[in-house]
Amino acid sequence: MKADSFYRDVYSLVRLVPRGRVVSYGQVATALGSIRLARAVGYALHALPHGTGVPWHRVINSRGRISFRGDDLRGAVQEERLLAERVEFGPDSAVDWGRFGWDFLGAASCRKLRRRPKGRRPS
DNA sequence: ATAATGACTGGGG
DNA sequence: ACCCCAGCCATTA
Repeated sequence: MKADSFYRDVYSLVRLVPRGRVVSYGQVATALGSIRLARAVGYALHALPHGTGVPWHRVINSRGRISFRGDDLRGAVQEERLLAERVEFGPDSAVDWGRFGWDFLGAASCRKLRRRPKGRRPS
């Protein structure tokens, strides 16, 4: 990889997503400055090398579904990993944002304020 | 410098 | 819910 400043930011943010929670490309993009960066965020994750420890599988599309164009294999891997973290998929293969979604801004604020998004546990 | 390529999104049909 | 389309933008060729 070459110009990693953008990648680095994406990876840093994705690394913050806790186990059992998911975020959308758009959320990451917004945290980076603009929703318009969503597509670029996807590009960055696509370029993610192995063994980085970045929980890439916790990033899904705004519709709550795994977003792979054509590559079913990776999609299956992602779903496996999420299921392993107790993330549930509805009948339409979409996750419930209310239960598993994680809010970057809210989390950041809560962290600074030392508060927690109470009553927000899956299961 | 220009053109093509996505792990995207929101809006419309 | 599903499919399609026009914007978007960092990265590549």
